[in-house]
Amino acid sequence: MKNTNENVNQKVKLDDVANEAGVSKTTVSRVLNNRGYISEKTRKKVNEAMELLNYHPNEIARSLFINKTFIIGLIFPTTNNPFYGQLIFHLENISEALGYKVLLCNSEGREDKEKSYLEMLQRHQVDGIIAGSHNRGILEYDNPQLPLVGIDRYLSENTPVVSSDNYDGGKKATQLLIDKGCKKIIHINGSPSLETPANLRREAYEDVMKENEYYPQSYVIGENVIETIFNENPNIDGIFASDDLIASSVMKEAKRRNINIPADLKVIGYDGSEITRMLLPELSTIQQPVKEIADLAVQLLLKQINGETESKIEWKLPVKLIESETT
Amino acid sequence: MKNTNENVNQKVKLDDVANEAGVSKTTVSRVLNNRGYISEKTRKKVNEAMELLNYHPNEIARSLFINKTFIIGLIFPTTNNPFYGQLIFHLENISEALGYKVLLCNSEGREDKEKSYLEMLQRHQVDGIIAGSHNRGILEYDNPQLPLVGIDRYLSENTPVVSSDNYDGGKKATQLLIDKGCKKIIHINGSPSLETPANLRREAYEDVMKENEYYPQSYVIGENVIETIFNENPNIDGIFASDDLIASSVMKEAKRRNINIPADLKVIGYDGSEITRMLLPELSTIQQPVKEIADLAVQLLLKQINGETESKIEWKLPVKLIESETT
DNA sequence: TTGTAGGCGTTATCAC
DNA sequence: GTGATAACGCCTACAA
Repeated sequence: MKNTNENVNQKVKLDDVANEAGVSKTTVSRVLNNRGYISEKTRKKVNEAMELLNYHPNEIARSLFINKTFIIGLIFPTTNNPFYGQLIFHLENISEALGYKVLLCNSEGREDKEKSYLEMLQRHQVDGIIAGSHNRGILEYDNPQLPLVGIDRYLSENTPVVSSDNYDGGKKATQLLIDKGCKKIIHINGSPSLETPANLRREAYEDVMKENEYYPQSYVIGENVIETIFNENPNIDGIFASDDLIASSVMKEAKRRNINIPADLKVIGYDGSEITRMLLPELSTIQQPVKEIADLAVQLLLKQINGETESKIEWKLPVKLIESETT
Repeated sequence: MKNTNENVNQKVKLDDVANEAGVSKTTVSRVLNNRGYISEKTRKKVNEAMELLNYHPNEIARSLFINKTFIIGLIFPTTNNPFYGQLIFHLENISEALGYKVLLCNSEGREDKEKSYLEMLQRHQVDGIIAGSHNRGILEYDNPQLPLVGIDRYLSENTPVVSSDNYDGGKKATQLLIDKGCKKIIHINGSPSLETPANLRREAYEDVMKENEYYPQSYVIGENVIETIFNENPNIDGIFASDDLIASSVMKEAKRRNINIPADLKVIGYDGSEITRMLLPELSTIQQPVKEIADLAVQLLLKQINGETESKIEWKLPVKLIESETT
């Protein structure tokens, strides 16, 4: 049964183009991929047929044959966050410019979701994965030869990690508060049990505090933590929050308590993403080089995909102190 | 040549599992898809073999055969924006829950990028597309039978559009300013040449102004527009911005000019996304039901994908007025 | 209950 | 220059 014209809903394929142009599939494929010798006349005929039939090559069939999809998996907690939103934007952008598409996965920081996403991405034959939300160990578990790059997260012993220079950032932030005269400075961060480079922010804070003979005190973010901090430390005069969203919560609570910023309390955050700078320009912060991080991550992934070797594992990109009105 | 253990780099396939279990590919496929009759013994054997070899079915090959990818294309200006970041988060989330993956495309509002993304998505055989950034007409141009849903954008005569009730939102915002005693109210919005449902925000503003015998005056966002507004309208006392980011710029400029909000100038925005509420809680705004929009959009797309019909084209979801400190 | 054979749309090899 | 033909990894008649 020839169903060439009967079933309108059928997608047009190489064969249809070949029939229309009166040549073989091979020839059409040649025109499509610019391979081998083809006479101008047939090339033109084929192009016209493709135009006429509005032909779109089936990338799935192609992927199956060449064993490559040009798809990169992106696993991050959520796009609903100024930092990740910006990072993912750049990751997609750069990938697209290099001919790769991007499969988006919002893990919400949940291990089970991350695991099932990882499985899904492998089934879909992605060429590689960039992940920014993880507990050490899970991703490599299955398939050590899947190209992989972490952003601000250790994924395995020898998976490249790209991050901002967290130690330097933590140092700059703490030092600024001290320089501005703060004596009772508190640090708020995410869970330290997650082994991430971001822990270096806290380490730097502690080191700088000790160097200056102050007592370092860190709180882990969670329910009512900010209220607790204010209640337990009436004489607090400086807060270094490990991200800008936390810093903004601190500012809100301070306002509620009629604590004047920066007169009575100085606050500095971390990230400095575009949206935060736009909506909360008064917040001092340590700005991460988001675009550069994305650039490098994609580059390192493509190197792995292309089988090139790269022995450097940890990549730290310079941060920038932005002094605004809260310090 | 048996290459079971020789070539470690090769992906393991159905055949390998079959060999390992001592059955045929068919049987393995049956176990995989729970089809037909299979004895418990073989099922167990096969499962063990899959486990042993760490087998991941090749979804590309499967897609080619069943002519379906379970991938949805998402075309939006950027994830680097509180509203789109949140919307895309939900779109991905819901899709994932329904067994679909998501291919992310940041169009940056550029027609050329959108066009090439559309082409790419078709080549990749996506099952459907949800787009939120568009100039009328382009998407349907090529392939009218590709399932398609617009969010806040008309894509073609009979493509479903999901949006917040923009007219009601514009009305609520304008009415609030009037109720609060504003007499010289200005509206700032995106380009009205883009035929989008969001234009209804401006229309509502104009209608309400006229009803109250005030003179409506709209500015289109662009370079230095906000400064211009303040310069040209020294007696301005109310601004309705068509999104919260614009509203925040207005607030910044007002601060620079020592104009007191809300005493001398009242400001209301539009969107009310989570990040904005968090970073700029003092801004009054019209909140869109982002999750509900995403829910409905995915649902409408899946209906199309499954061949179900739905004659309703325009879907408007209720907005919520959030009164805060700027009004 | 299980196996064999053919095809999904493409590309590459080898003839002509 | 161009055309058969055999893969790529999987699924589903149909046969056994």
